[in-house]
Amino acid sequence: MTSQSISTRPPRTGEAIRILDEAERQILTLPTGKLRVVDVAAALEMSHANVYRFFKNRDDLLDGLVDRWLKDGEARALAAIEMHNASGDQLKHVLLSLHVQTRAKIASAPGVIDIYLRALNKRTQAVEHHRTFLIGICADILSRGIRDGEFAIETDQIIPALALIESATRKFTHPLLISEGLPEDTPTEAERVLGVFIEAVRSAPQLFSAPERPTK
Amino acid sequence: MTSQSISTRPPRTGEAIRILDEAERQILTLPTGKLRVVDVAAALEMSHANVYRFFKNRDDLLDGLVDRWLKDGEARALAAIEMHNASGDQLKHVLLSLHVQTRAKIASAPGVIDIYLRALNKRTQAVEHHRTFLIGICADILSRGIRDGEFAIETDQIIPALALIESATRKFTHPLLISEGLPEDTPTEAERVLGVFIEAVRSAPQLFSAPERPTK
DNA sequence: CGATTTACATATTTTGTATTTTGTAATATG
DNA sequence: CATATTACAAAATACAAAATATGTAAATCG
Repeated sequence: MTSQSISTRPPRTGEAIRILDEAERQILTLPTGKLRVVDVAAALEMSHANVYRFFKNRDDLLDGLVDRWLKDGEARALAAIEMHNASGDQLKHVLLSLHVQTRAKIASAPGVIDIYLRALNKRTQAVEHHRTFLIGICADILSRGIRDGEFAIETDQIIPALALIESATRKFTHPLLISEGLPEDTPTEAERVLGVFIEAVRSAPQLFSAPERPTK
Repeated sequence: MTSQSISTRPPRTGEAIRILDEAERQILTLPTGKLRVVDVAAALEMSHANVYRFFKNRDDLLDGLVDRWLKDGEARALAAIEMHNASGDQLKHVLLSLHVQTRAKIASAPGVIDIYLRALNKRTQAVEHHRTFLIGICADILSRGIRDGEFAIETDQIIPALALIESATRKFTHPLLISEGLPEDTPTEAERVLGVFIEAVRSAPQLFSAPERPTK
């Protein structure tokens, strides 16, 4: 008997993946994010009702797409870390890689942004997970950078520093602003903005207010 | 000084101002930005055709509103400069003041954001002027800060530095992100982000790549 | 018996049409 | 003659009916 461990999220079966694949294929050709379950089912030569065995409803299917995109982005971002040694470079390239990827995804079809935005302002679990993942990774990098003496901030400044970086890079993470920024060279801009913050983390720790520090 | 206002439009007559006032009054009560020219005219007890003597069309009227909001913001931003002596503080508070004002305006009624966004992605002349004005003011402040020895950057780094600050503060200038940020304490965030950049301008000039610097 | 489809009630989208609004030009007012 | 209004075509919007899609439960298949 195969182990059918039901975790918080049941792993996608092969059939669910086929559905996601077809849904994604259709999104790429559609002029907007209005995917129809019937069309996906028809393309796979199954009844549309069958789709509902794998996805609770259409929103769930769309969320599944976003989830894949985010997960894929996370994997590539992690790969970007490997390519650098200094913690500052790692931090820079994790965030830069995510920007470049999301940008490419959004540029690939007009419907993509609709689906991203839907997930975003519905505060999807997938989106929350992604944010948590990212903050975790960046916190780890900062942590290591502090241990190695590359960064001058204190451990209790990690959270405030990340909050600042998150705010300052919103132009490069928010789908709508990414979309608006397609005509510009936003990857280069992003790299420069990140450069400033990483330099600050390296040598200007006083800029990141730590909560309630007693005078030493 | 470097910055000057290029007047594109003859100044509004008293009648045009009354129309703008009434339009603004209605926007504040409407659930959306769908202002009707007939309603504005009716409230002022004039025929709707009369409105067209002062505004080319409805869009022109809406652009007139945005223009007033932006101009008002500029005046207050300039006032914010007076309250500070150090160039760094001036730079910070010009931008911070604009964020706080726009935020308040957007928070005042749901229809406001529609009108802002319309002007934004129509690339209105008013919006262009506002951006030019802002960059001019900030460039002046940077210029003075350099002369006074408060800032360590070179004159040819003013433009790149402003570009970085513009990117990093997009969260606090884009109407849609301001709207999304209403539940957060974005003014405090904005102040922190600006703090990092101003500190960099003060003491880390190498972060702002000047165009084509010959190797020393 | 599990996997899939058909059947069906509800919800959403589309379509065609009536109504309203916009923008302009001719007309009136003072 | 400057200012405003009425009259009107074109564009936009609102609305009702028809068509289609969604989501679920009963029926069918292998």
